[in-house]
Amino acid sequence: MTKPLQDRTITGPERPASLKDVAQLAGVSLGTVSNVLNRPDVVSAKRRRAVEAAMKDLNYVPNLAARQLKAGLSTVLGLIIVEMGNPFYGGVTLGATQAAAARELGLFTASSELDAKREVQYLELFEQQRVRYILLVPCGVDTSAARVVADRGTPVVLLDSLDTPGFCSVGADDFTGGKLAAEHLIEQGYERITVVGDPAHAQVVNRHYGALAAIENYPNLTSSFIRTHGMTVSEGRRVGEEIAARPADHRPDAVFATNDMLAIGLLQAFTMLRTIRVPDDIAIIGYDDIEFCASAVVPLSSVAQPSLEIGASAIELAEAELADGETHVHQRKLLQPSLVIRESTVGSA
Amino acid sequence: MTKPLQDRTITGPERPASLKDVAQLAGVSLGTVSNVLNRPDVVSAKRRRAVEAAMKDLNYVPNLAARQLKAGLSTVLGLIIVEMGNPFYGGVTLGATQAAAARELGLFTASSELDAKREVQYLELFEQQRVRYILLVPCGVDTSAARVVADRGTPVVLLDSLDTPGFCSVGADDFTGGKLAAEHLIEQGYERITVVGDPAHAQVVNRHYGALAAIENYPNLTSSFIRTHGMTVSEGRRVGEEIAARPADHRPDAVFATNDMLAIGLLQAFTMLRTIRVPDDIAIIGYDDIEFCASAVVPLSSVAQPSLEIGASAIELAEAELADGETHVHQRKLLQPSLVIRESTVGSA
DNA sequence: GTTGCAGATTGATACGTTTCAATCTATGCT
DNA sequence: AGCATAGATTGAAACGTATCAATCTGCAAC
Repeated sequence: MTKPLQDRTITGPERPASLKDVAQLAGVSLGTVSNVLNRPDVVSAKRRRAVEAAMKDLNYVPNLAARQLKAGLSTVLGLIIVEMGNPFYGGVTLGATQAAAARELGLFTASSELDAKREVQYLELFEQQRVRYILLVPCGVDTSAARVVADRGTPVVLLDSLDTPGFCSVGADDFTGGKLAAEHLIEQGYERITVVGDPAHAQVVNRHYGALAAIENYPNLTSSFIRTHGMTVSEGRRVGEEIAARPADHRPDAVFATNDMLAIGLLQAFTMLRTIRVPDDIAIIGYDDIEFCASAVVPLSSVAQPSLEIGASAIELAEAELADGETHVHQRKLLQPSLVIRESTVGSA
Repeated sequence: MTKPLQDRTITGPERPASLKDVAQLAGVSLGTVSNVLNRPDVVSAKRRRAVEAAMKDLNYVPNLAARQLKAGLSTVLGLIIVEMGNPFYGGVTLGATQAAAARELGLFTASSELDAKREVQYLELFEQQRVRYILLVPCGVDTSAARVVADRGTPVVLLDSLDTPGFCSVGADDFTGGKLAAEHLIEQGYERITVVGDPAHAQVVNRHYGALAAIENYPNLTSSFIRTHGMTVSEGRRVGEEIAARPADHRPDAVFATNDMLAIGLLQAFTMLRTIRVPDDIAIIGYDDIEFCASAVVPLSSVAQPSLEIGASAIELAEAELADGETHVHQRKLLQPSLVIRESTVGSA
């Protein structure tokens, strides 16, 4: 005969303690232990203490997979962004994180890194995990994969995207943002405004239109548009050099750069060349309010995206969709950007 | 008598199809359907086709929660970083993502946003999800919460942290990074090197020591250290102005800024004041190689962190720990930074 | 026309929960 | 003392999956 089993105290692969183990140690039934967790009021104080002690003894950690399997609906949600490391999406994520925390939901983030294939992979992974819903910053205009997932029953909300039929979505109001920027310049007394950007981006176009809408209210103003190829610092610098090369009376007195990279490039060009002072000769305002704006050589005014609100609103929309069930009608939420005024647009006068 | 139930075709809350549903539709047993998924070779071609058709018909999506409950071990892992929106952690995440994808594992990311409380919350959430293991960029030196989780059985690997007993960890070799930076300056012929940084950061200290190690091999060189309060652009600018205010023969001919923010501030100061040309009068090298380095007024040389490798190595370490089981001994992996040379350190001569 | 056998298929069980009807216990009332 | 009742506790079933021993099928060999 071999040694009896219980002699070889198997510490083995250390299976984590389950409710059953706790019940056994505390000398109560499984149902009671579950009640301690979910409806503590129905169980007598004496047993509750015993159960809690046993949990502590065994290092009990609830198994969310099992809980969710039973419940059918998970308490975690998935967020897919296009670029980890981009401060704007950092803000979106933070907003979503806070909103999720307020509802006692967990938030898992994944990044597609602008790769549509990866986006699909994560959509499917989240779907298989049976997350509560998915918040998606799509990396292109093709939302067909999201469509499939949504049709199978996992709500999908689009973030920082166009108004897309068949989805709830939340975006930032670029038109108003552009208008805000231009109105601020006008208020400061600038009269010859140039808008700079790459019209390949839909956002740039909207910001430009917004600016035009503000400008055309004042007949004495003039405006123009300079087209860039991309939205980078070096493009901004190129445009800045081009402006500086003009005779002084052909220069604008204010530039609205449709993102901060361009604005920084412009500022670099003007600063280096020394012929143009900001904001006295030319004012600059950017868009996005990235961290660098504040610490630029001349602190840059900018239009701040409501990134936190985007994340938070998306969760609201998704929860609403979940609650509505079949009767749900998709909603579009457009959030308002805000002006951040710094030295680059405020004349020293 | 009320209407028979089956008349009111309940499309209802749309419970997702399960293996059982598929089995029923395909007219086979549950086990066979499972086999189609996991050991397709043992099931006859005819039935396999039938099952696959049924899956398609029912929009079957495997339930990872159930799968993992059964298996005990999950195929997803958790990554906790300290700051979403910081490009360095973006790189770490990307490296981890790729390594995970190569192993067919899913990766969920969460950000503590430098809040220790949130860090603990995510540790617990991941633990309850029974993730395969957790990769943690700790936001402080206190690793006790991670200790608890690890002791309960979920492997935890520390990233971008000090060598911490009781954990596998992976860090970047700041000493060597500092040495690389200094050696490069020396090679370029600079002879009076100043290191700038806030010694409150352990990394800064190591980078400084590394630089000193290189410098002290050359008796003709002189070096000094300027202490900052924080590692921001404005601190860099302050130091730059201070240096520029000195008489020319009391200035260094090269500055090693222990991060890129400081380097950018220095460059801004020198550029604005116009009295000092970079790199002809003073060279500047930074650390981290953030995106801005390349598009600075004078493109900045920098020491690039091996961020992708950090993420990838962490996964290797964690998988090894998982495979080793009880016999595991913790490992420390130190990754090498690399030099990125741009104009700010290369004299036009 | 048996028998044997390999391959295909099935059915039962377990994973860790939650829920709920059913049972048990103690208390207060007549 | 007997009984009703509220409260506490239990046990069984179910969620969707994977595994595995047991059964079934068809076919080749005798």
